[in-house]
Amino acid sequence: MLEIHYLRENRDAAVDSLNKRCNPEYANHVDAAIELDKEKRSIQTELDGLLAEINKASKEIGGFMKTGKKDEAGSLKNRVAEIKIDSQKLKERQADVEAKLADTLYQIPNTPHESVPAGKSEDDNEEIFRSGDVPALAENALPHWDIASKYKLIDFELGAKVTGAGFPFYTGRGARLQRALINYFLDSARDAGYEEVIPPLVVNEASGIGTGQLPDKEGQMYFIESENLYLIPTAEVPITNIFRDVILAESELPKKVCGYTPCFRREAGSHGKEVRALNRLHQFDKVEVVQIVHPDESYHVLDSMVEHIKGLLENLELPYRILRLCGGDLGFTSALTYDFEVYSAGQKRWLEVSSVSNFETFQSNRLKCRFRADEKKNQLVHTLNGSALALPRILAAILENNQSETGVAIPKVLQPYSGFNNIEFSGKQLRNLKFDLENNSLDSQMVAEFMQTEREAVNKVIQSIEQLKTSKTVTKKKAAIWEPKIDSVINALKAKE
RNA sequence: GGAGAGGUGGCCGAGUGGUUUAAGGCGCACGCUUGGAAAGCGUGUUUCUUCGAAAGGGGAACGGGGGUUCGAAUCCCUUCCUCUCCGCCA
Repeated sequence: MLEIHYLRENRDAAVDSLNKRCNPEYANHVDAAIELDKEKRSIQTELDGLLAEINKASKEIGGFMKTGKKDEAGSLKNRVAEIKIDSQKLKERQADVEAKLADTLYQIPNTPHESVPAGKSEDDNEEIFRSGDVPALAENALPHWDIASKYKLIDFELGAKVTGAGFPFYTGRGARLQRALINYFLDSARDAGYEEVIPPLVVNEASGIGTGQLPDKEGQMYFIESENLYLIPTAEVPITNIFRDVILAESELPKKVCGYTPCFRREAGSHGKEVRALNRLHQFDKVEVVQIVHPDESYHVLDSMVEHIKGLLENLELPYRILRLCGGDLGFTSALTYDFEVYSAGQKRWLEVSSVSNFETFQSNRLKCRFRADEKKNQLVHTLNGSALALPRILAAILENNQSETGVAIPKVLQPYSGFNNIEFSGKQLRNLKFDLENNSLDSQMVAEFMQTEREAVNKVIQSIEQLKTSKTVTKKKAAIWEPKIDSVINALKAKE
């Protein structure tokens, strides 16, 4: 919520800035708010005068009662009763005007920063940085959902059975890779000076209002009716609300907090190819970073958050670009947002993996988060946050960009966390394959994978065997048992062909 | 889920209708004192809002909301939260 005194004193600048969002309604709301504020203050001045009279008279009555002057007290009571009628009327008008003012202010989004380009849609966003080369993949490169199914990393059908569409199971190495990403992101955030928290995954209404999800955007969140609580759409909500109704000492700034949480989003009405598989989910994992800072510092801090996220993506060796969102695409609460997109080579498209924003005082005004400035009035802090990072699309890009004949290469920086360097057909999958062959119930898709060409199939299996032999997690004894079985798979495959 | 006790300035804590302009203590800040410190003494120490150039006035807030009253921290209703005991339970 914008501060009314800011609008009062900077009406034209605010309107100019809001116009970059390409919605003429906002200017009208600003003028309406200024009018309502004027009315509200004049009512208050009048009301305060009446209340002062009542207070004064009540004290006099108290004095009369003590000294037993009942008549004087009685006539004064009558006078107070008259004033009270007027003051009641004013109170009602005041409540009415205040509600209208609040309503109007809730409808005005944040004023875009001077660097934000005017624009209507994402087409007007400004690319400000690009890094990394798009990998040259083979003709038959797969999208991530096929890779995930090939190596049994994610089970979308199982999630749909147990819960519903958009709630996948991550399985085996898929689950371990998720955990690796979470740990890598959290360690990086800690290195950057953030304090780690594990927040609640449900929040109350006041918290939803504090960060701006409520009152307008409740359609985004899952709501637990019996408890009156909302599932968080992002860790931003519980983490930023730590500072709701808090007055910090200036020396406590900046506050830097990070947290990993699952995020829950209803995404009502979005279906189709664009949002298939990992591209959009109802539940996904994210590490979020939040900063509460001195107003003079917030844009430097925004830059430092951008650098932090650039570092993550560079270490993951993913091609990415940074967009400065135009007015029309900018979130309601944000003054300046940079979106990070990675290139996902299997789908040949850019996927948003992070959004870093400076909210200036828009959130802190609702949160009532202030700091004690020396010799001055308490001032609202600036709040910022960013995804560092959202996992599903990162996983999609890793799977798609790093795929090859022999599997999916895990980025070096993740290997200490994942415990494996490459995702390929596992010994278990090969054993299952043998079992299926013997029972003549071989999965046809799997055969197709193996049998694309004889050479490819044999090479793939031989490489897998070599990998198994050298793999730290497989003992020699186990390898000795598997080897003849795998040989029989190769033979069976050849025979089948 | 059942029974009970509570929610008061940064903290502890007094306060059952009218000098509450929220006692007292702790903490903190400044001053006096001191060679320096401690102790002692003194002064100050919530937030929001409104009028005002300022000095300085006014109004509101004792978990939240509503009510009774000329007047509410205090009485009534409602709601949220905390604690204790019992039950259940990872």
